[in-house]
Amino acid sequence: MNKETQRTLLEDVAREAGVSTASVSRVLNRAPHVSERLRERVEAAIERLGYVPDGNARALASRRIGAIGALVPTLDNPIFGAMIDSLEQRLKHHDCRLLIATYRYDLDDELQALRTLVQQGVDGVVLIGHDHRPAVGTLLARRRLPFLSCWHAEDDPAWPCIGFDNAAPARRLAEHLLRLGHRRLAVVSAPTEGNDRARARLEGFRQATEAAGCPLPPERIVTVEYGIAEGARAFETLMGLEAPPTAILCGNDTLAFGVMLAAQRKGVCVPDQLSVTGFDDLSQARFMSPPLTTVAVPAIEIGRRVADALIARIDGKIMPHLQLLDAPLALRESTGPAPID
Amino acid sequence: MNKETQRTLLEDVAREAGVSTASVSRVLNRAPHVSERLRERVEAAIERLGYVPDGNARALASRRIGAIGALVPTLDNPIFGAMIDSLEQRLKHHDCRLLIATYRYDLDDELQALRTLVQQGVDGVVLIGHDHRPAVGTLLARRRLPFLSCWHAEDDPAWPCIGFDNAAPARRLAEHLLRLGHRRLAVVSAPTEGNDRARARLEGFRQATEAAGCPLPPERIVTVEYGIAEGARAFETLMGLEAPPTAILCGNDTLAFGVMLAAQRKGVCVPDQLSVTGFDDLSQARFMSPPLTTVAVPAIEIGRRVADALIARIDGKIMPHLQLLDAPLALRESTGPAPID
DNA sequence: TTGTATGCGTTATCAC
DNA sequence: GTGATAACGCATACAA
Repeated sequence: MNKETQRTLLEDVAREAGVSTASVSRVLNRAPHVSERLRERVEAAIERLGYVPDGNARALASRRIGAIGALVPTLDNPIFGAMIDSLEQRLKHHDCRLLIATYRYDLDDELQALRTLVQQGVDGVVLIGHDHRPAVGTLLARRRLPFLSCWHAEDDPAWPCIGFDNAAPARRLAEHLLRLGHRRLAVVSAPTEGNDRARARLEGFRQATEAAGCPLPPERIVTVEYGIAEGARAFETLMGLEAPPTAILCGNDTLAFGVMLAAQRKGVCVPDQLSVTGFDDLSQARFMSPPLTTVAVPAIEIGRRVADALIARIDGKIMPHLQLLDAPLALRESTGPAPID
Repeated sequence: MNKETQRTLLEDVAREAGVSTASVSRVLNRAPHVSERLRERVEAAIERLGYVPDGNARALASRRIGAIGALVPTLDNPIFGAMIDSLEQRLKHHDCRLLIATYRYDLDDELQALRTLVQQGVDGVVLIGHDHRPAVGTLLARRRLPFLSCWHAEDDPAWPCIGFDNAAPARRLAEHLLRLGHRRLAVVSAPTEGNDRARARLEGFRQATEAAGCPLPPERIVTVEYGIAEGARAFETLMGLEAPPTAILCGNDTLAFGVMLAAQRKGVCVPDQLSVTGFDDLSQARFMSPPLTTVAVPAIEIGRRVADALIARIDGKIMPHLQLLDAPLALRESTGPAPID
């Protein structure tokens, strides 16, 4: 991969405008104390030559890149897309760009991606969740790189966070079903390894069911990868049990969509014969038929707050190490009274 | 935004290992002609010091960054997420990273984002579609930057492309409905300004309906932003007409989901009372009830091919300026015979 | 307000 | 094979 282009340099602009390179640089950086006349001449020269400054040289010389990095598990799930969009928008207000890296829920890939971001010289880093390879913390600390994790609620001074409690809403979801008379609950969970959010949600489901005296047997907890088709498969598995559940708690909305759609195909009526819940509150959720009971994850708000807080940290401001947001239940029609046997 | 960290430099590694900086650089770049002994000592020193090379300095000195940039309208639509995922995966095989920039279908933002990518020194650029500000082409040409557009089928030697025909499948979709006896068709389109794909699809719908002698009156073409809720609103608008359509052609799957879900809510049966089509074939499509008739956009394949072809271009290879992929219809149960009045 | 000179952390071109 | 050293393109003290 090579490049032969003879690009126009800052030096060329200076020559064209008949000024020094320093002056061009000042105009570029909107530095104070530049005369209107000089600025105009430089800008005209830039325009004429179609000059584009070299970000790498710039970063090298100024020791700042004007961008932060975000490490997200996947862009397949629109909930992260929404957060990223909001984060990026907000960063713009601070004249800061966003570099996105994905790691498909593989923590080794995450570490690798972080290394890449650090090499790029990002001014700060955003992480999802609390599960990471130890080297992640080491690297971040060694470089004294401002960072923020989100999407969880761990109260860890060494690990600043803007997130929400994943366990509590899960518990409340299960309690809601128990209150509706359900006793045979089941869970469709995303893989919990390296995913503290999925673990917390599962734990919430467990706590509520155990407290109610009807704990979840292993066969009623199925773990599947992310995806509608996977949710549908999980439905088959669960409904094939000797004692199929009357309610299925899903680790996220996409899995719940899969369960509901499979139910419809099999002629299992939701919620009359089967209650289903999700987690995320994607825009589809309220449009499903019936509308999906789920948890409203504040993705947009997280993006906004992370942007502000991380920029503040980069600027050396002291910030609280934990901002907890609300993740309220969205009770809709996919949950109803337990069927009478 | 400043950074005070005293990082370990290549020079420190050299000192620690007792070799020259050049040797360290060689080890880093897996250059040939380095003795095993030297390599081991250097690698040990790197490990000990936790050294991470500076990507910016590296890019500056080597005049290559090892990354390409992708300009996508939005990450909200999972179809682009899928393409990006596939692109990124494939680029890895070529030791190339991916920088993602979004522009929310605003061509001025796209140009701005391109400038940013160029500043970053990307080795190549991926664009979606054929609609761009003229300055995009100018900038790309001036920098002699390898690039590739995708998702369309314009046969333009100056604008290399890996995509598919948007109009033809749209036409075939409409013809399918006409064949089923529908005469009052309607279209829910994404905004066509700055979006050649949306225009082409609309044009395809138009051609087929006009050829069949039942052209689309203006009131039966509604344009809405992307989103489920927007699709649902479009349904309301169309079904509120004096002569409501018996079939609705949607510009993408998400709009179709909105239409179908709104129909279900209103008790309008799909396809008995209303046929609906999409465009994209998102994973949800086949799981809707009824499964959605749509067009299978080869997003994964585009990502893969774009990676290979762009890398080839960067390496100076001559490539065909157009690779046309197939976008077959996925005929499912959301379309059926026109109801008898 | 503007210009000069030095340094940012690597890679690459020479020598040895 | 390995080691000096000059680029790479820009920002920024410092000087004027």
